[in-house]
Amino acid sequence: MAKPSIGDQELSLLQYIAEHNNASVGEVAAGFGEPRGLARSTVLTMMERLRSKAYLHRRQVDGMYRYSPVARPGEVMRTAVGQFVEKTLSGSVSPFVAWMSERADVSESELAELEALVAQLQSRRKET
Amino acid sequence: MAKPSIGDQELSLLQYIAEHNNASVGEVAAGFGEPRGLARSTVLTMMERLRSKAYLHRRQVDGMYRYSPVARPGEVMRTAVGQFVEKTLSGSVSPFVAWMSERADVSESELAELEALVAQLQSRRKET
DNA sequence: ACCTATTGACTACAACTGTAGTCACGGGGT
DNA sequence: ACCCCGTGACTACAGTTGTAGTCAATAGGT
Repeated sequence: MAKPSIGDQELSLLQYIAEHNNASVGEVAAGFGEPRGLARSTVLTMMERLRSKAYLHRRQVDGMYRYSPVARPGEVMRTAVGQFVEKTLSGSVSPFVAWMSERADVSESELAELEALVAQLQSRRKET
Repeated sequence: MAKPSIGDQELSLLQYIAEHNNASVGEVAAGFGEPRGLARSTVLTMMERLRSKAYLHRRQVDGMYRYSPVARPGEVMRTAVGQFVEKTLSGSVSPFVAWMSERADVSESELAELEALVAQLQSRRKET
């Protein structure tokens, strides 16, 4: 079953839930919805949509539901990135690189990640 | 005037037109639409939508319209990437890096781009 | 026992996107 | 004079997404 598509806001929400595992609707509404001015029902709707798309799972605890991502954290993000690169960038990573290189603020840790990535790709290349 | 949003397919189309500058609807329908099984009217509709969103410009040549992107090539892509990172990844590039590192095929030129990017970021970091 | 806040389910709706049909017009060929 | 084809404009429509209101049930406080 190929994963159904996911909207931007939905993805943010999913990420939030991944970071706050086993959250209830109330908690998510408070922590995610309120700062963004979203009504509780909006958050609930989105969470249920994510559940119906099999991105979230819920179980009843103490008389109410607690939600958690079906996939490992990070998994969904990677899927989303892949989808984006394929569909939008037609498979090319160049626009991403171009954008990065113009970006003002790249944190130290991000740079470190990139360095590690390049190192990894270089070594992988040698093997093959 | 902040740019209106743009769909994935629209973006692909825009990119195609950027690559085939001053194309007519017929040409785009043949080169972009047909391989994807899109009707001519679909292509036309999308092009006109892009025009109404000010991503495309057209002028009449030889009794018919020829379209070209308003922004420099690559510009739109960068915007799209920025939008994606902001909205979907909540500003973090880590998911992108994670995805890259799992990706099977990274071409030599892509790797070179990444290397150049890292080098650039490193030198920029020193200045500041 | 009663009022109130929390939780869930359901319904609604507008914008945006992907997709296409249809119609009218003008030019060329025959 | 007529028909076909490319071109453009307009209309349509369903699915997705973002957003929210409302209602019923339940739990907790007083």
